[in-house]
Amino acid sequence: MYLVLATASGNRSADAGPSPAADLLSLDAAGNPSGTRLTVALQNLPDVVRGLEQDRPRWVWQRTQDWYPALLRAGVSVEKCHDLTLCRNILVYSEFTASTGYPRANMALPVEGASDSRPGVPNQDSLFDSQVQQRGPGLEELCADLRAQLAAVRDTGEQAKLSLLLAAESAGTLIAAEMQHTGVPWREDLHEAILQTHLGPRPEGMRRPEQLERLAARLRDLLGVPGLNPDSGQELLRALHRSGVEVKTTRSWELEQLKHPAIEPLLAYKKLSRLFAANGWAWLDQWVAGGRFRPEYVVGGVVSGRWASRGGGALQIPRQIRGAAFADSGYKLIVADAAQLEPRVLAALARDTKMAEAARDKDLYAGIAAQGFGGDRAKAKVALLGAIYGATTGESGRLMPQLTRTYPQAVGYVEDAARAGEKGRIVTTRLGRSCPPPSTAWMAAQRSTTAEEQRRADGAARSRGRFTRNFVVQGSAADWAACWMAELRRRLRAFPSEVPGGAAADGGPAGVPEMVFFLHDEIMVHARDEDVDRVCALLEEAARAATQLLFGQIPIEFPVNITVVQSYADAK
DNA sequence: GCACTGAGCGCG
DNA sequence: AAAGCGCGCTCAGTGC
Repeated sequence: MYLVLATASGNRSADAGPSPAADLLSLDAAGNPSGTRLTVALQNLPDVVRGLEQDRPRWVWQRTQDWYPALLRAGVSVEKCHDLTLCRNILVYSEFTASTGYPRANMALPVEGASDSRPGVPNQDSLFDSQVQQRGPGLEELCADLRAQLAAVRDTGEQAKLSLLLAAESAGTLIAAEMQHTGVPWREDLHEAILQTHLGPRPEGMRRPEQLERLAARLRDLLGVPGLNPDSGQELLRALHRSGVEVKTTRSWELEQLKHPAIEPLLAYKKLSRLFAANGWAWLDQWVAGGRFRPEYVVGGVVSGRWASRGGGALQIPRQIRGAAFADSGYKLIVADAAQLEPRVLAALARDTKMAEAARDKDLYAGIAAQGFGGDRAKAKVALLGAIYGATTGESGRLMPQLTRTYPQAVGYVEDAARAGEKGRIVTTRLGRSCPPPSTAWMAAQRSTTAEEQRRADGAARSRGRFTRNFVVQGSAADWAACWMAELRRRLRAFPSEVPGGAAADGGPAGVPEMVFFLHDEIMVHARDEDVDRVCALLEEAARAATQLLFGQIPIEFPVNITVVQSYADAK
């Protein structure tokens, strides 16, 4: 059963009435009304939702981000939902729905990307965002959209995959909101200790920290430029050239190749200034509060289906400061990552039995090395990643023929994706997420007449080929990860009932294992010491379930590496 | 003063 | 050794 939740029609104008409200309507599996319309004052909504949740409906709303954060703040969680905006974006582009009327009918509608629609900071003054109260579409509109989406899924030959994708992605939006609500346990004191060790004490005002200032002074001295600002690439490049250091850029890896007294302090400066600017005291002030780091995750923020994040650089937490992510007393951080997810996904997609054999082992690269690279694991890894990314030069490019001989199926799969992309065609992930079509400018350029234009168009075609080549693998890996998370969430929600006294005495969720972080192929759970073993088992169970959902019975393992730690720095 | 781009570097 | 994919963030530099 579906329960559609919309802004009440009475308060969608700019001059919203004094009592903002929401409309509710239940629909049957086909999307037809199966109950009476209900209007609820927003202040009562959490209680109403909690009550209706007993029937285990699938909540349907314009965007999970519109409603769910406030419900979570009010202590209410839901089991499942359908995020209309996210699902519409998938269905509009999916190759599976191309033969239905859905893309054409919905393409023209303003497709609100998950990334452009709302400010990053929720309105804390009221329970729900004022946007929801005043500008949300009405119930009829949402019901019509849901019916159209259900029909589009039904009209394809791939109903099972597509409905799984929509359910998993929608579950992802719930998880994202829940993880933002919970936050990563973050010890400010440990973070500050790391900063102190590397940079010195917190500087006053806008000044550089002690250690950065010392390195800057040394650089000015060594390069003979008294006023040098090492943060300026242009100044730095000029100064290096004057000192006889012939570099094209100031990239660290290029500088590392050279011998000059200034190189070592310069590399040190770059490393430290990065720490200071990106994850220093200002970051701590802005993003960590009450012992939790709460970034915003953007589900569907990447075309391939990966998550993006907004604020705090959640998906780029440098190893340097991971020591500050630290479990509460009596708890552990359970960090699980899917081992070599993308190569395994490729083997499964391509049904490459030879590669599947190599993937029998927990270390896939070692298996590949044994089969075709004389046991050289490093070579095997470079070759396989090169195939997935489309490397043409360097060692990786040179190893391609060797890889192709051993795994014609797998290499053929990504080659086909690349050729399709070069021709301007669409490619699709396992569950039916398709890549965006090329722009009209790209298409026009492919018909260029002059030699110079044609050369550029060929370059653009190869570039798109690398994109589509990678898309099928990265995107299918994202499909797998979405299912993994959704399966884990379902199991974790059942957790308290399995463990006597699992819920806190006050009835709140304290003590229950919580997902607190997700990074493409890695999940972090914060759990009490006594729950660790059970959670580890659930992580592996969920991974097996995800594999079954995507590929059915297949002789390829998707092993999960799990480490149980106090500190994130100790994972891996 | 504000918006934007490119360089550079963090993550997978 | 550091290219081949996908991102976000900060700073310098530029243009209005």
